[in-house]
Amino acid sequence: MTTAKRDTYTPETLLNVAVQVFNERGYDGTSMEHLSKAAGISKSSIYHHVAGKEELLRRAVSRALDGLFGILDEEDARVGRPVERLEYVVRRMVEVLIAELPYVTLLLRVRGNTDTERWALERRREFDHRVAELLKAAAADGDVREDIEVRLVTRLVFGMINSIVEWYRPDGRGMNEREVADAVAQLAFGGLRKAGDGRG
Amino acid sequence: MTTAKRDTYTPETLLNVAVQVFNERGYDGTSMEHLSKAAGISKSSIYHHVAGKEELLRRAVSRALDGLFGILDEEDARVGRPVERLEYVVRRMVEVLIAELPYVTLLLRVRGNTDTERWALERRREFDHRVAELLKAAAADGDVREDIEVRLVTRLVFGMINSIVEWYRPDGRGMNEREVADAVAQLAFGGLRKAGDGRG
DNA sequence: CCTTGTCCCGACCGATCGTTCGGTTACTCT
DNA sequence: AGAGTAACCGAACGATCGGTCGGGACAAGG
Repeated sequence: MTTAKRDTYTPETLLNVAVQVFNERGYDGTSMEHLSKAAGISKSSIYHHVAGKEELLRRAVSRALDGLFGILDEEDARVGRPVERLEYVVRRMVEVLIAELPYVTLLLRVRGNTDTERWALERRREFDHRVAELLKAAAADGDVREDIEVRLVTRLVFGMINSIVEWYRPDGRGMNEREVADAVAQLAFGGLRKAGDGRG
Repeated sequence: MTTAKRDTYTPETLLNVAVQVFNERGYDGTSMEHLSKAAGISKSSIYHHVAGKEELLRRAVSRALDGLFGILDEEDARVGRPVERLEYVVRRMVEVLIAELPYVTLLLRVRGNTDTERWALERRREFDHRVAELLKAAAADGDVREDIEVRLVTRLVFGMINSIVEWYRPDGRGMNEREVADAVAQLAFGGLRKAGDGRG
Protein backbone atom coordinates (compact mmCIF):
# COMPACT_ATOMS: atom_id res chain seq x y z
CA MET A 1 0.00 0.00 0.00
CA THR A 2 1.12 3.50 -0.71
CA THR A 3 -0.96 4.93 2.13
CA ALA A 4 1.34 3.50 4.80
CA LYS A 5 3.85 6.23 5.64
CA ARG A 6 7.03 6.38 7.65
CA ASP A 7 8.09 9.28 9.84
CA THR A 8 10.28 10.65 7.09
CA TYR A 9 9.97 13.99 5.41
CA THR A 10 7.11 14.95 3.12
CA PRO A 11 6.97 18.05 0.92
CA GLU A 12 4.82 19.68 3.61
CA THR A 13 6.99 18.98 6.65
CA LEU A 14 10.01 20.02 4.65
CA LEU A 15 8.19 23.22 3.75
CA ASN A 16 7.74 24.05 7.42
CA VAL A 17 11.46 23.93 7.98
CA ALA A 18 12.28 25.80 4.79
CA VAL A 19 9.87 28.66 5.45
CA GLN A 20 11.30 29.15 8.91
CA VAL A 21 14.84 29.40 7.55
CA PHE A 22 13.70 31.65 4.70
CA ASN A 23 12.20 34.05 7.22
CA GLU A 24 15.31 34.08 9.36
CA ARG A 25 17.88 34.58 6.61
CA GLY A 26 15.77 35.87 3.75
CA TYR A 27 15.05 33.82 0.64
CA ASP A 28 18.11 34.96 -1.29
CA GLY A 29 20.24 34.67 1.83
CA THR A 30 19.26 31.02 2.32
CA SER A 31 21.28 28.32 0.56
CA MET A 32 20.25 24.71 0.04
CA GLU A 33 23.06 23.91 2.43
CA HIS A 34 21.34 25.99 5.12
CA LEU A 35 18.11 24.12 4.48
CA SER A 36 19.78 20.71 4.66
CA LYS A 37 21.38 21.58 7.98
CA ALA A 38 18.07 22.83 9.40
CA ALA A 39 16.16 19.80 8.12
CA GLY A 40 18.78 17.30 9.24
CA ILE A 41 19.08 15.64 5.84
CA SER A 42 21.61 16.01 3.06
CA LYS A 43 21.31 18.66 0.42
CA SER A 44 20.65 16.17 -2.35
CA SER A 45 17.90 14.47 -0.35
CA ILE A 46 15.85 17.64 -0.47
CA TYR A 47 15.51 17.18 -4.21
CA HIS A 48 13.82 13.83 -3.60
CA HIS A 49 10.85 15.71 -2.10
CA VAL A 50 10.70 18.97 -4.02
CA ALA A 51 11.91 20.14 -7.42
CA GLY A 52 14.11 22.85 -6.00
CA LYS A 53 14.44 26.00 -3.96
CA GLU A 54 11.94 28.02 -5.95
CA GLU A 55 9.22 25.37 -5.57
CA LEU A 56 9.49 25.70 -1.81
CA LEU A 57 8.94 29.44 -2.19
CA ARG A 58 5.99 28.92 -4.51
CA ARG A 59 4.31 26.46 -2.14
CA ALA A 60 4.78 28.85 0.76
CA VAL A 61 3.41 31.99 -0.87
CA SER A 62 0.55 29.99 -2.40
CA ARG A 63 -0.54 28.92 1.05
CA ALA A 64 -0.45 32.51 2.28
CA LEU A 65 -2.39 33.81 -0.72
CA ASP A 66 -5.00 31.07 -0.43
CA GLY A 67 -5.61 32.10 3.16
CA LEU A 68 -6.01 35.76 2.29
CA PHE A 69 -8.21 35.32 -0.76
CA GLY A 70 -10.31 32.84 1.20
CA ILE A 71 -11.42 35.74 3.40
CA LEU A 72 -13.10 37.48 0.49
CA ASP A 73 -15.18 34.37 -0.18
CA GLU A 74 -16.62 34.26 3.33
CA GLU A 75 -20.22 35.37 3.67
CA ASP A 76 -19.59 38.27 6.06
CA ALA A 77 -17.14 39.68 3.53
CA ARG A 78 -19.64 39.47 0.68
CA VAL A 79 -22.94 40.70 2.10
CA GLY A 80 -23.91 43.65 4.26
CA ARG A 81 -22.93 47.30 4.44
CA PRO A 82 -19.49 47.90 2.93
CA VAL A 83 -18.16 49.46 6.13
CA GLU A 84 -19.10 46.35 8.10
CA ARG A 85 -17.74 44.03 5.46
CA LEU A 86 -14.56 46.07 5.55
CA GLU A 87 -14.17 45.74 9.29
CA TYR A 88 -14.79 42.01 9.01
CA VAL A 89 -12.09 41.67 6.36
CA VAL A 90 -9.64 43.68 8.45
CA ARG A 91 -10.23 41.47 11.48
CA ARG A 92 -9.98 38.28 9.43
CA MET A 93 -6.80 39.51 7.77
CA VAL A 94 -5.20 39.80 11.17
CA GLU A 95 -6.39 36.34 12.15
CA VAL A 96 -5.21 34.69 8.93
CA LEU A 97 -1.94 36.55 9.10
CA ILE A 98 -1.31 35.16 12.57
CA ALA A 99 -2.63 31.67 11.79
CA GLU A 100 -0.35 31.40 8.76
CA LEU A 101 2.33 33.69 10.18
CA PRO A 102 5.52 32.27 8.60
CA TYR A 103 3.89 31.87 5.19
CA VAL A 104 2.42 35.37 5.11
CA THR A 105 5.71 36.74 6.44
CA LEU A 106 7.52 35.23 3.49
CA LEU A 107 4.88 36.52 1.08
CA LEU A 108 5.23 40.07 2.34
CA ARG A 109 9.00 40.04 1.86
CA VAL A 110 9.05 38.85 -1.74
CA ARG A 111 11.01 41.22 -3.99
CA GLY A 112 10.40 40.13 -7.58
CA ASN A 113 13.68 38.57 -8.71
CA THR A 114 12.14 35.36 -10.09
CA ASP A 115 8.95 34.40 -11.93
CA THR A 116 7.50 32.97 -8.73
CA GLU A 117 8.17 36.19 -6.86
CA ARG A 118 6.67 38.35 -9.58
CA TRP A 119 3.56 36.15 -9.63
CA ALA A 120 3.25 36.52 -5.86
CA LEU A 121 3.53 40.31 -6.11
CA GLU A 122 0.83 40.40 -8.75
CA ARG A 123 -1.59 38.37 -6.65
CA ARG A 124 -0.85 40.59 -3.65
CA ARG A 125 -1.72 43.67 -5.68
CA GLU A 126 -4.94 41.98 -6.73
CA PHE A 127 -5.91 41.35 -3.11
CA ASP A 128 -5.05 44.90 -2.10
CA HIS A 129 -7.22 46.17 -4.92
CA ARG A 130 -10.20 44.11 -3.78
CA VAL A 131 -9.96 45.55 -0.27
CA ALA A 132 -9.47 49.08 -1.60
CA GLU A 133 -12.73 48.74 -3.52
CA LEU A 134 -14.47 47.78 -0.31
CA LEU A 135 -13.11 50.89 1.38
CA LYS A 136 -14.19 53.01 -1.57
CA ALA A 137 -17.72 51.64 -1.28
CA ALA A 138 -17.75 52.42 2.44
CA ALA A 139 -16.60 55.95 1.66
CA ALA A 140 -19.38 56.32 -0.93
CA ASP A 141 -21.84 55.42 1.82
CA GLY A 142 -20.35 58.13 3.99
CA ASP A 143 -19.34 55.63 6.63
CA VAL A 144 -15.62 56.46 6.72
CA ARG A 145 -13.82 59.77 6.69
CA GLU A 146 -13.24 61.24 3.28
CA ASP A 147 -10.70 63.93 4.11
CA ILE A 148 -7.91 61.45 3.38
CA GLU A 149 -7.56 59.78 0.02
CA VAL A 150 -9.02 56.28 -0.12
CA ARG A 151 -5.88 54.97 -1.80
CA LEU A 152 -3.69 56.40 0.95
CA VAL A 153 -5.84 55.13 3.79
CA THR A 154 -5.86 51.65 2.29
CA ARG A 155 -2.11 51.60 2.12
CA LEU A 156 -1.68 52.86 5.67
CA VAL A 157 -4.13 50.34 7.12
CA PHE A 158 -2.50 47.56 5.13
CA GLY A 159 0.85 48.73 6.46
CA MET A 160 -0.46 48.55 10.00
CA ILE A 161 -1.84 45.05 9.55
CA ASN A 162 1.09 43.66 7.60
CA SER A 163 3.55 44.98 10.17
CA ILE A 164 2.25 42.32 12.55
CA VAL A 165 4.56 39.77 10.92
CA GLU A 166 7.50 41.86 12.09
CA TRP A 167 6.82 41.47 15.79
CA TYR A 168 4.07 38.93 16.59
CA ARG A 169 5.49 35.74 18.07
CA PRO A 170 3.14 32.96 19.25
CA ASP A 171 5.16 32.15 22.37
CA GLY A 172 2.74 30.81 24.97
CA ARG A 173 1.90 33.82 27.10
CA GLY A 174 1.18 36.29 24.32
CA MET A 175 -1.89 37.88 22.85
CA ASN A 176 -4.10 35.58 20.81
CA GLU A 177 -5.35 36.28 17.32
CA ARG A 178 -8.62 37.74 18.51
CA GLU A 179 -7.04 40.24 20.86
CA VAL A 180 -4.70 41.54 18.17
CA ALA A 181 -7.56 41.74 15.69
CA ASP A 182 -9.61 43.77 18.19
CA ALA A 183 -6.74 46.17 18.78
CA VAL A 184 -6.13 46.69 15.09
CA ALA A 185 -9.81 47.24 14.35
CA GLN A 186 -10.19 49.69 17.23
CA LEU A 187 -7.10 51.65 16.24
CA ALA A 188 -7.90 51.71 12.55
CA PHE A 189 -11.62 52.41 12.78
CA GLY A 190 -11.39 54.69 15.75
CA GLY A 191 -9.48 56.94 13.38
CA LEU A 192 -11.36 55.98 10.28
CA ARG A 193 -14.94 56.51 11.40
CA LYS A 194 -16.53 59.87 10.67
CA ALA A 195 -18.36 60.07 13.98
CA GLY A 196 -17.88 56.92 15.98
CA ASP A 197 -17.60 55.79 19.56
CA GLY A 198 -14.27 54.10 19.02
CA ARG A 199 -15.90 50.70 19.15
CA GLY A 200 -16.06 48.35 16.17
CA MET B 1 44.50 70.74 -5.53
CA THR B 2 42.43 67.94 -4.19
CA THR B 3 39.25 70.01 -4.26
CA ALA B 4 39.06 69.95 -8.05
CA LYS B 5 36.91 66.96 -8.98
CA ARG B 6 36.05 65.18 -12.20
CA ASP B 7 32.70 63.67 -13.07
CA THR B 8 33.86 60.30 -11.84
CA TYR B 9 32.41 58.30 -9.01
CA THR B 10 32.82 59.10 -5.34
CA PRO B 11 31.83 56.84 -2.46
CA GLU B 12 28.62 58.88 -2.16
CA THR B 13 27.51 58.85 -5.77
CA LEU B 14 28.30 55.17 -5.94
CA LEU B 15 26.21 54.69 -2.82
CA ASN B 16 23.21 56.24 -4.56
CA VAL B 17 23.39 53.67 -7.32
CA ALA B 18 24.04 50.78 -4.96
CA VAL B 19 21.15 51.58 -2.62
CA GLN B 20 18.76 51.76 -5.55
CA VAL B 21 19.81 48.32 -6.78
CA PHE B 22 19.75 46.92 -3.24
CA ASN B 23 16.15 48.05 -2.90
CA GLU B 24 15.14 46.56 -6.24
CA ARG B 25 16.77 43.16 -5.84
CA GLY B 26 17.32 42.92 -2.12
CA TYR B 27 20.77 43.12 -0.55
CA ASP B 28 21.47 39.39 -0.73
CA GLY B 29 19.98 39.24 -4.20
CA THR B 30 22.37 41.90 -5.48
CA SER B 31 25.79 40.85 -6.77
CA MET B 32 28.76 43.09 -7.36
CA GLU B 33 28.19 42.32 -11.04
CA HIS B 34 24.72 43.88 -10.76
CA LEU B 35 26.21 46.94 -9.15
CA SER B 36 28.91 47.31 -11.79
CA LYS B 37 26.33 47.12 -14.58
CA ALA B 38 24.11 49.71 -12.87
CA ALA B 39 27.03 52.03 -12.16
CA GLY B 40 28.56 51.65 -15.60
CA ILE B 41 32.00 50.75 -14.30
CA SER B 42 33.74 47.42 -13.94
CA LYS B 43 33.30 45.24 -10.89
CA SER B 44 36.88 45.72 -9.76
CA SER B 45 36.63 49.49 -10.06
CA ILE B 46 34.04 49.57 -7.31
CA TYR B 47 36.72 48.46 -4.88
CA HIS B 48 38.69 51.59 -5.68
CA HIS B 49 35.96 53.63 -3.97
CA VAL B 50 34.65 51.37 -1.22
CA ALA B 51 36.02 48.43 0.75
CA GLY B 52 33.29 46.07 -0.38
CA LYS B 53 29.63 45.24 -0.56
CA GLU B 54 29.03 45.36 3.17
CA GLU B 55 30.51 48.85 3.49
CA LEU B 56 27.93 50.12 1.03
CA LEU B 57 25.23 48.65 3.23
CA ARG B 58 26.76 50.16 6.35
CA ARG B 59 26.98 53.61 4.81
CA ALA B 60 23.37 53.37 3.68
CA VAL B 61 21.80 52.27 6.95
CA SER B 62 23.98 54.74 8.86
CA ARG B 63 22.53 57.58 6.84
CA ALA B 64 19.00 56.37 7.55
CA LEU B 65 19.66 55.96 11.27
CA ASP B 66 21.30 59.37 11.53
CA GLY B 67 18.17 60.92 10.03
CA LEU B 68 15.85 59.14 12.43
CA PHE B 69 17.87 59.73 15.59
CA GLY B 70 18.31 63.35 14.54
CA ILE B 71 14.59 63.81 15.07
CA LEU B 72 14.88 63.04 18.76
CA ASP B 73 17.45 65.82 19.16
CA GLU B 74 15.19 68.49 17.72
CA GLU B 75 13.69 70.93 20.22
CA ASP B 76 10.03 70.10 19.58
CA ALA B 77 10.81 66.46 20.29
CA ARG B 78 12.50 67.27 23.61
CA VAL B 79 10.27 69.85 25.27
CA GLY B 80 6.53 70.15 25.75
CA ARG B 81 3.71 67.80 26.60
CA PRO B 82 4.59 64.19 25.71
CA VAL B 83 1.53 63.82 23.47
CA GLU B 84 2.58 66.84 21.44
CA ARG B 85 6.19 65.74 21.31
CA LEU B 86 4.92 62.35 20.14
CA GLU B 87 2.89 63.84 17.33
CA TYR B 88 5.87 65.94 16.29
CA VAL B 89 8.08 62.87 16.18
CA VAL B 90 5.50 60.94 14.15
CA ARG B 91 5.25 63.74 11.60
CA ARG B 92 9.01 64.14 11.40
CA MET B 93 9.46 60.39 11.01
CA VAL B 94 7.29 60.49 7.93
CA GLU B 95 9.21 63.47 6.55
CA VAL B 96 12.62 61.92 7.18
CA LEU B 97 11.46 58.60 5.82
CA ILE B 98 10.44 60.29 2.58
CA ALA B 99 13.46 62.58 2.40
CA GLU B 100 15.83 59.64 2.82
CA LEU B 101 13.48 57.13 1.21
CA PRO B 102 15.91 54.64 -0.37
CA TYR B 103 18.16 54.59 2.68
CA VAL B 104 15.35 54.05 5.16
CA THR B 105 13.82 51.47 2.85
CA LEU B 106 17.03 49.50 2.97
CA LEU B 107 17.26 49.88 6.73
CA LEU B 108 13.78 48.50 7.24
CA ARG B 109 14.54 45.41 5.18
CA VAL B 110 17.71 44.35 6.96
CA ARG B 111 17.52 40.75 8.19
CA GLY B 112 20.54 40.16 10.43
CA ASN B 113 22.84 37.89 8.43
CA THR B 114 25.99 39.96 8.92
CA ASP B 115 27.50 42.08 11.69
CA THR B 116 26.44 45.25 9.90
CA GLU B 117 22.86 44.05 9.65
CA ARG B 118 22.73 43.02 13.30
CA TRP B 119 24.09 46.41 14.32
CA ALA B 120 21.42 48.10 12.24
CA LEU B 121 18.69 46.01 13.86
CA GLU B 122 19.97 46.92 17.30
CA ARG B 123 19.93 50.64 16.58
CA ARG B 124 16.44 50.35 15.14
CA ARG B 125 15.24 48.71 18.34
CA GLU B 126 16.83 51.52 20.29
CA PHE B 127 14.96 54.14 18.28
CA ASP B 128 11.66 52.26 18.62
CA HIS B 129 12.22 52.10 22.36
CA ARG B 130 12.76 55.86 22.59
CA VAL B 131 9.47 56.55 20.81
CA ALA B 132 7.65 53.95 22.88
CA GLU B 133 8.74 55.78 26.03
CA LEU B 134 7.28 58.96 24.62
CA LEU B 135 3.96 57.20 24.03
CA LYS B 136 4.08 55.78 27.53
CA ALA B 137 4.55 59.26 28.96
CA ALA B 138 1.61 60.54 26.91
CA ALA B 139 -0.49 57.67 28.24
CA ALA B 140 0.54 58.53 31.80
CA ASP B 141 -0.77 62.05 31.16
CA GLY B 142 -4.06 60.56 30.03
CA ASP B 143 -3.64 62.08 26.58
CA VAL B 144 -3.93 58.87 24.56
CA ARG B 145 -6.28 55.92 24.85
CA GLU B 146 -5.23 53.30 27.35
CA ASP B 147 -7.55 50.46 26.36
CA ILE B 148 -4.85 49.12 24.05
CA GLU B 149 -1.41 48.19 25.29
CA VAL B 150 1.22 50.89 24.78
CA ARG B 151 3.63 48.36 23.32
CA LEU B 152 1.07 47.18 20.81
CA VAL B 153 0.01 50.66 19.76
CA THR B 154 3.62 51.63 19.23
CA ARG B 155 4.21 48.70 16.96
CA LEU B 156 1.07 49.30 14.94
CA VAL B 157 1.80 52.98 14.45
CA PHE B 158 5.38 52.17 13.50
CA GLY B 159 4.02 49.63 11.07
CA MET B 160 1.81 52.24 9.50
CA ILE B 161 4.63 54.76 9.16
CA ASN B 162 7.25 52.31 7.97
CA SER B 163 4.92 50.91 5.33
CA ILE B 164 5.33 54.19 3.46
CA VAL B 165 8.58 52.90 1.98
CA GLU B 166 6.58 50.16 0.26
CA TRP B 167 4.48 52.47 -1.89
CA TYR B 168 5.62 56.12 -1.78
CA ARG B 169 7.33 57.16 -5.00
CA PRO B 170 8.47 60.78 -5.50
CA ASP B 171 7.36 60.94 -9.13
CA GLY B 172 6.55 64.57 -9.90
CA ARG B 173 2.82 64.86 -9.41
CA GLY B 174 2.50 62.96 -6.14
CA MET B 175 1.86 63.92 -2.56
CA ASN B 176 4.65 65.78 -0.84
CA GLU B 177 6.15 64.93 2.51
CA ARG B 178 3.90 67.29 4.41
CA GLU B 179 0.69 65.90 2.98
CA VAL B 180 1.63 62.33 3.83
CA ALA B 181 2.71 63.38 7.31
CA ASP B 182 -0.66 65.08 7.84
CA ALA B 183 -2.56 62.01 6.72
CA VAL B 184 -0.58 59.69 8.95
CA ALA B 185 -0.96 61.96 11.97
CA GLN B 186 -4.69 62.36 11.39
CA LEU B 187 -5.24 58.64 10.94
CA ALA B 188 -3.06 57.63 13.87
CA PHE B 189 -4.19 60.26 16.36
CA GLY B 190 -7.78 60.27 15.27
CA GLY B 191 -7.77 56.76 16.63
CA LEU B 192 -5.30 57.40 19.39
CA ARG B 193 -6.83 60.44 21.08
CA LYS B 194 -9.14 59.85 23.97
CA ALA B 195 -11.55 62.63 23.02
CA GLY B 196 -10.28 64.57 20.06
CA ASP B 197 -11.51 66.38 17.01
CA GLY B 198 -9.44 64.29 14.64
CA ARG B 199 -7.13 67.20 14.00
CA GLY B 200 -3.47 67.17 14.99
C1' DC C 1 14.97 -15.64 -0.55
C1' DC C 2 14.59 -11.65 -4.19
C1' DT C 3 12.46 -7.78 -6.23
C1' DT C 4 10.52 -3.11 -5.94
C1' DG C 5 10.34 1.41 -4.65
C1' DT C 6 11.10 4.99 -1.07
C1' DC C 7 14.43 7.58 1.16
C1' DC C 8 18.75 9.09 1.61
C1' DC C 9 23.76 9.92 0.82
C1' DG C 10 28.68 11.67 -0.79
C1' DA C 11 30.77 13.32 -4.71
C1' DC C 12 30.59 16.22 -8.19
C1' DC C 13 28.82 19.64 -11.96
C1' DG C 14 29.11 24.35 -14.24
C1' DA C 15 28.01 28.84 -12.78
C1' DT C 16 28.37 32.63 -9.94
C1' DC C 17 29.73 34.69 -5.58
C1' DG C 18 32.73 38.70 -3.33
C1' DT C 19 37.25 39.94 -3.69
C1' DT C 20 42.21 40.56 -5.29
C1' DC C 21 45.84 41.68 -8.42
C1' DG C 22 48.86 43.63 -12.07
C1' DG C 23 48.63 46.78 -15.27
C1' DT C 24 46.69 50.75 -18.32
C1' DT C 25 44.49 54.98 -19.15
C1' DA C 26 43.83 59.82 -18.35
C1' DC C 27 44.01 63.78 -15.76
C1' DT C 28 46.67 67.18 -12.58
C1' DC C 29 50.51 69.57 -11.16
C1' DT C 30 55.17 71.25 -11.86
C1' DA D 1 57.42 67.27 -21.33
C1' DG D 2 57.66 64.44 -17.43
C1' DA D 3 56.16 62.78 -12.76
C1' DG D 4 52.53 61.52 -9.86
C1' DT D 5 48.30 59.62 -9.01
C1' DA D 6 43.22 58.89 -9.15
C1' DA D 7 40.21 56.04 -11.80
C1' DC D 8 39.57 52.18 -14.18
C1' DC D 9 40.02 47.58 -16.35
C1' DG D 10 40.38 42.26 -17.55
C1' DA D 11 41.72 38.13 -15.59
C1' DA D 12 41.75 35.26 -12.10
C1' DC D 13 41.25 33.68 -7.05
C1' DG D 14 39.05 30.30 -3.59
C1' DA D 15 34.51 29.69 -1.95
C1' DT D 16 29.93 28.80 -2.43
C1' DC D 17 25.81 28.67 -5.26
C1' DG D 18 21.59 25.56 -6.95
C1' DG D 19 21.31 21.28 -8.84
C1' DT D 20 22.67 16.35 -10.70
C1' DC D 21 24.22 11.68 -10.48
C1' DG D 22 24.92 6.80 -9.27
C1' DG D 23 24.41 4.08 -5.75
C1' DG D 24 23.45 2.31 -0.81
C1' DA D 25 20.22 1.33 3.22
C1' DC D 26 15.88 -0.26 4.41
C1' DA D 27 11.11 -1.77 4.63
C1' DA D 28 7.14 -4.05 2.23
C1' DG D 29 5.22 -7.58 -0.85
C1' DG D 30 5.93 -11.75 -3.42
